Amino acid sequence: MPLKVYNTLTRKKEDFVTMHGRRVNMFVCGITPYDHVHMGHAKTYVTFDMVARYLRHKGYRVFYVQNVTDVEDRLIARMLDSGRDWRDLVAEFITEYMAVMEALNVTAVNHFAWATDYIPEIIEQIKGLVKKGIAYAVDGDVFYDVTKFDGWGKLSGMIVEELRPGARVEVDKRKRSPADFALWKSQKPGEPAWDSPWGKGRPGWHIEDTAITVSIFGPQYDIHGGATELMFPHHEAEIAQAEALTGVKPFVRYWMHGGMLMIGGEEMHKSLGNFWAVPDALKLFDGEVLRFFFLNAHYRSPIDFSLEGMEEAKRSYQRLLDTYQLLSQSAKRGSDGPMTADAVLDTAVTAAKTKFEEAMDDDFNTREAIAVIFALASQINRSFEAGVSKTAAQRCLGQIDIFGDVLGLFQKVRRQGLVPTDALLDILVQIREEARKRKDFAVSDLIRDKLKEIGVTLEDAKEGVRWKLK
RNA sequence: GCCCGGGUGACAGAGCGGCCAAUGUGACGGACUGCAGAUCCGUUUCCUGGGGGUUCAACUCCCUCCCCGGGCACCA
Repeated sequence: MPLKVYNTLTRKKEDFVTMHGRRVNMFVCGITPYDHVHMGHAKTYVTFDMVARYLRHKGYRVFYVQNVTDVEDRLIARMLDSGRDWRDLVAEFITEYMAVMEALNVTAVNHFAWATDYIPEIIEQIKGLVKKGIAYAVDGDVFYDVTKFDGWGKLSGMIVEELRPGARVEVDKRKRSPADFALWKSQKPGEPAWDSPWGKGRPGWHIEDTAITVSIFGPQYDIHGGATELMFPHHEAEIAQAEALTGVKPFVRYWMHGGMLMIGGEEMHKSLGNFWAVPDALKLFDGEVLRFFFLNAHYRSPIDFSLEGMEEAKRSYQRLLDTYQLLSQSAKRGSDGPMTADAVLDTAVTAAKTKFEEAMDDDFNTREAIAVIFALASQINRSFEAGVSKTAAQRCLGQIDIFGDVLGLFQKVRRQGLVPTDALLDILVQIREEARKRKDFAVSDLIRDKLKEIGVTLEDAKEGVRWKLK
């Protein structure tokens, strides 16, 4: 069954057909590290991490590139009002970003491309656009003339004449049309800058992405991801830059956009006072719970974030974790012989595998995929009441682990294996002491002997019991 | 104003031209149980924004209206 991907460009679910066989080039707009990582970032990057994981599961070799916008207006603004060097800000927030991504099991990115590492490529692209008469320079700035590109608006459906110039941002008077956007911005006092044919300055926001992807992937690639609010103007500008420059259309074959993260039914904004930084959320909830929360809705739907919603996600996910533990413990030390419910469980596992893939093939329907896992979990619990053998448990666990790897869930329980050794040994020592007090030496010796078998020696010293690991 | 997206049970949230409208949470009852927890079974009156149309059949397709969210040129 073919994978179907919803393509914003065509507003349809399309069969996923790559450019180069099993190779997939994928790019996702990364962050501008000028402030804390917020929940919207988390949702977006969990989404595309899942996309890359599933593609790899399907056998594709995914080259996933994400940019880091390490020079940009908001970053400069932050630098100017904090008095800190922009590079320090970048270092601080990118470190936080990486830590947060790790907590969310976001691991699929192969390469982070930093905007400032691509200044020569950016300048080359701008020069190319100027040479073609598509871009024009005005005292040190370079603008893209939107009227020169007839595909403008094809991604977002925007109609140039209908737009309201300056609805949110003041229009630069030097632009030929309010629709034009900056490719290069001249340096203002105190700002970071690089040499260019137009004088010292820095790149506009949109150009780094095309400089990076054209350099790494060439004039066309498979998937571009991002959140919906980037669709216009950012992604529209990318198309305009790349297609005008290279002539290859479409620049990106599949445009994927994730729904917004809302808070109380509104977009999250510092100014609305509903801003949630991920590190703060991680103090209240495990990263995997957060990840589960995001994947528990379709990636294109907006999600309303709330503490109640998170509490529910936590309880819900816990149900799966409980079943996971039941299963993994039985897989280690369950009964050997065939058991009553083995066949039923095997059938359920096979059915779940099929349904899971059908759900994921349908434009990465993680909500449906998770429902499949819940159904399997119920079956697992029912089967265990009837009796399941060790090997059937192992087969089932194997499948659950595959689901977990695709969705980036169950990673912690899986790694966990055993409870913390020290604490466990302390408890055994305590129980043995209780037994010795009762002069129940059969039990106390049993504990000591069994521990010795697994390499733990107990010594009754004057000051108390000592344990040693061999 | 224009361009997108959406309105489904107490709540969250899928799906599909007909087959029980998933799944989870919550609530209630029962089973199991030394306690606790988990689990299982059942219930939570047939819930698809309004109106029209197409069709043997619409929550699903079309039109229209209402409501909500996003974008409109420097937001993941």
